[in-house]
Amino acid sequence: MTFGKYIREHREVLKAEDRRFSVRQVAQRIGVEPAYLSKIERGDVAPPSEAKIRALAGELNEDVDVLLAMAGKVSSDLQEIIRKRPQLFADLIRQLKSMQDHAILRIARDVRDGDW
Amino acid sequence: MTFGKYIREHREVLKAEDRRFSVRQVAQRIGVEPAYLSKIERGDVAPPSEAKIRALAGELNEDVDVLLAMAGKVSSDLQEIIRKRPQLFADLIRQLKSMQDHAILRIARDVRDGDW
DNA sequence: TGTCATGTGTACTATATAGTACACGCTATG
DNA sequence: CATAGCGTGTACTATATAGTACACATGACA
Repeated sequence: MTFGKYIREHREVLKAEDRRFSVRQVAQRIGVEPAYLSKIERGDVAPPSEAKIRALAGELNEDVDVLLAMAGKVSSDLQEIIRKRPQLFADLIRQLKSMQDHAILRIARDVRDGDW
Repeated sequence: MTFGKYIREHREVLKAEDRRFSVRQVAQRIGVEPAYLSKIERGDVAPPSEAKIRALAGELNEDVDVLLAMAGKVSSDLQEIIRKRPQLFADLIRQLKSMQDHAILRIARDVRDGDW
């Protein structure tokens, strides 16, 4: 699934219930030209900037990190966290590459619960 | 410490022992114009692309992730790992943001040793 | 003392990124 | 049945990124 198709599908679902989710109105709310959003949804141009993707995620009630990933990007706040301690995070992330989801989830949970 | 100054300092150390570490010769080995490397080291232009930074890291025997971080970048292989499972990694990394180094190191070690 | 390598200033350049502006034809509806 | 809103085609544009090309003055050294 491409970024554009995903956005179009999810916007269309909302539009069926509420006509404020037309290309034109969503475009206006996220601060771009309607023609540009149309082209994005059809894959005619590359996905927009992180800022516009964030606005779109808010508008369509989607997960920002997932949308950014589909756009081939990684959230700038995550990049900043990594850049502050590059060796530590680089090592850990490469270790986790081959781990299954549940193991990663468990680590996140243990960290959150203060089991460290 | 900026990217450029760091490179210059470390290259100068090597140059003191081995004149093959002049701006011109290093530039040639990493595949850029000498004037460009000179400008990079003096901060006259932005740091180079990830590919050139990797070549420079190899040449100067420096950690790629550290150099990329100083250049304001995150290794593309790490970005790809995150993009494949954005929610999982985004959550975990944000959890780890406030953790001390030793805790993150310990997680990496436990994962490596298969304690999961 | 000549020449060779060195570092750097100046001027360009190609490509990618991130959009805008406007006009057009369609269609739904009040 | 007019008109308001809709999606989209075409043509531009500004800024950033990632460098190249060449000339010049300097300093080492054989």
